Amino acid sequence: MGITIRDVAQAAGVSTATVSRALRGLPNVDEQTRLRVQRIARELDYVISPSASRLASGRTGSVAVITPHIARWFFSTVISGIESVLQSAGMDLLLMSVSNPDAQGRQPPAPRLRRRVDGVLVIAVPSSDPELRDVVDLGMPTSLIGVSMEGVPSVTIDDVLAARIATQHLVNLGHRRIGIIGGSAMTAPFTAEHDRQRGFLDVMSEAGLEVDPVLESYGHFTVAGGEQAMTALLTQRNRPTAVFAMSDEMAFGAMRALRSHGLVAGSDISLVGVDGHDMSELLDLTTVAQPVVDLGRIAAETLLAQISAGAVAASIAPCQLPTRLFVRGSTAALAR
Amino acid sequence: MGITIRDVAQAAGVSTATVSRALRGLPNVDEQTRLRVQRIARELDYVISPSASRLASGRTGSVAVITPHIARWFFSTVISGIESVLQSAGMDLLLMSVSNPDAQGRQPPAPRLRRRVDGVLVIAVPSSDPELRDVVDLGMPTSLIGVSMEGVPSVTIDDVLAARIATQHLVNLGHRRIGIIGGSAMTAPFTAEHDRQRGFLDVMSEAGLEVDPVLESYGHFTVAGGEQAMTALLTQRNRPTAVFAMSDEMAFGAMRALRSHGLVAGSDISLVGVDGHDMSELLDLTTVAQPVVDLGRIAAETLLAQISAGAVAASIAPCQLPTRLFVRGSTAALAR
DNA sequence: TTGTAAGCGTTATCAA
DNA sequence: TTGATAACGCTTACAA
Repeated sequence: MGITIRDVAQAAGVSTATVSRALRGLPNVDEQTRLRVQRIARELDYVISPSASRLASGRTGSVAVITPHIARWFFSTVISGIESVLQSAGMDLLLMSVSNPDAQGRQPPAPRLRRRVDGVLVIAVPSSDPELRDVVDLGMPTSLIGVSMEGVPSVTIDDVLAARIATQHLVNLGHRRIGIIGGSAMTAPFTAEHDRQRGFLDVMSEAGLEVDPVLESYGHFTVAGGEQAMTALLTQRNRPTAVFAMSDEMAFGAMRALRSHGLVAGSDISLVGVDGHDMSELLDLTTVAQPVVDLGRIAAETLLAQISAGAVAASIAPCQLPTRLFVRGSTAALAR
Repeated sequence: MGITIRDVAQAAGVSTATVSRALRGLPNVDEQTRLRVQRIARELDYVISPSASRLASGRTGSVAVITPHIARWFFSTVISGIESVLQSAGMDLLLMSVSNPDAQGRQPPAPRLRRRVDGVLVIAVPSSDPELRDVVDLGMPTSLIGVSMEGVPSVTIDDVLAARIATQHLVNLGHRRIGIIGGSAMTAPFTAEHDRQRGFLDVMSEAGLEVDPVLESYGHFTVAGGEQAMTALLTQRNRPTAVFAMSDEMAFGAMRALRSHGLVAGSDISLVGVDGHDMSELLDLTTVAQPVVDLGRIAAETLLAQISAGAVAASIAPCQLPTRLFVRGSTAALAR
């Protein structure tokens, strides 16, 4: 019921070995022969059986992408960058979400990877997550995106710097009473969250500014979390004049909180985010943007390099991409 | 370098056939034997080779998801619904984008599918697209999402109805001079775009309202397209009092256009969208929401049913999911 | 440059 | 209930 390599070989009057070589573009095949084989393969509408090829060669021709979220902007944008590279390379992309560990029918990622893919890309899984450890310990080519880990190639931005830029922007505008809203008070080290908190605190202390504990507000790394965190700040008797949101999505939520208090970002309270989310321009949010598509693209390229080198390259230096401040209407000089 | 089924068989003192049966949970295996085999497999850290299994069984255990976009909200949200179902079913999800036909390293989808997956899910590819035709003609289990096609199972909303609901809402608010902004003037039939346009025109004519040609504005199905289209409407001397945007993203763009003209959605011009985009609540946009995650989930379940039935089920009736109007601040009664 | 043939690790048929 | 064993369709030494 399916044309096999034998049918092609027979029709072309050569051996299956020659067909295999000819179709894969290996050297040591007469150009005439190759052309004939290619033509006949096309005529017969021959399609190679990936399973057979994989079994015989030991290569799977696939890469797994492991991500905690599929539908969130950052993650889907990274994935689109990855996909474009993998498609060009003729590699299959296996998408695996690792969302909540207690989800229905949920499987730990590591066992699902073995013998199934040639390499793994992991998007923003905290390096302290034991499941990430398990994946890395598989010993196959791996690249991390948005997190870094000793000995594993990674593509990130400098999150400390990104937060510094954002915070410094507020300081430069004359703000002194500056709040921060983030996902959680106790952040795991080597995560974007942790580093962004660090950058904020660094700039504040360098500027000789105190961080009022009541102006540190943490919820979830989501729109709703940002709204909640900002609401908490606004119910203080002594409100901040500016707020650093650790992500654009949190900033969006913060904007809503402002609005429901009759306030406007920019004129009443300055607000800056990090990410360069699609919607930040629309919402007129000042943000420190990261090159999200490139994050995915470069990680994929790094991974392909490891795969074709046939080695887990602990030698590949972590790659940090630049960020850029976009000043918009949500930040303004402190009225004095 | 890898434990095979033979190692397990040897250690358990049974044949490879028994191991295979025991591990796959087939009947006709003594419970004692099964337990012993399972234990030993675990002890040896045995992992089945998918390629070998696929080659021998003829099943790939994978499903391809074909999508024109990965990072856009609608598509990534559908994909997340699909993923949760496939993960529970233990199926691999192969992600393939079919973006612009002249992209770098771009491959047509159909050839990439053959012998590689057990079924295909296609998200919102116009039914007139020849590449979709090719995919369907592969004759493998297929489910369509967001589009319908004669003889192919599909999961959609009633786009005509969705547009009707949105438009009727504007009419009920007293608006009579109503504009529409969409992706293109000449829409392919059986697409969401086409049907939404239809629903709008139907309600308008039923309400005895004329659609002023200058109030039909088309650009791209994006934020930028919406902005552009709304800008065109605003430069008319006789502006509309309300506008139906064929998608929330276009409505977002429209909101920006309003803002840059010093206008506000709701108080100056009413604006309604379709989709129920994540950000619609944040932007206070009235919209007709569709259950996007369910679209993906149900399509995946339909597909799995086809696959296990071992047949291309032309018998599966197209499934239409309900929509729901969320009235927010972007629409208001016409001031008289 | 080409052919021969031995795997690759399962599954499935048929006997026992 | 279990075991032999022949596929499954390709890749890859090795030989010619």
